[in-house]
Amino acid sequence: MAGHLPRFFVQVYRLVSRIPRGKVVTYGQVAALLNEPRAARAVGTALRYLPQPFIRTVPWQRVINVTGGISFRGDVLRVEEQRWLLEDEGIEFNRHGKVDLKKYRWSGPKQRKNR
DNA sequence: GCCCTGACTGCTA
DNA sequence: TTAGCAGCCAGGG
Repeated sequence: MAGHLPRFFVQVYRLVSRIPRGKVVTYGQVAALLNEPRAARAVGTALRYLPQPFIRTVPWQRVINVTGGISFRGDVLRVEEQRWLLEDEGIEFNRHGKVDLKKYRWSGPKQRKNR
């Protein structure tokens, strides 16, 4: 898969790939699941550098910030695209453009077969 | 190897 | 309840 991507990036992509359709997780949650609770920003970095070919296998749109909002900075088009993709999966946004994490948050892999 | 930037967070005021 | 701000981790120049 990933040719020479940093290990952390690969771990992020692998975990995000497991997020089920219709569910979301936060950057901090992804980091915590990778045993790096302080690496939320690094998770954002990893997704930002998501290789084109991976866009089809890694549901990057299911990763949002801890406030339930979409985090692109200065890229309104991407924000709209992410929202569209999530709504297409059945996820609802409130009038403030936020997702109800209590309702859509994924608990994480319950069984880790391959780490 | 140093410094800046960023798809983040939690704590203060 | 909202607005700031200082840590944190990894890349890029």
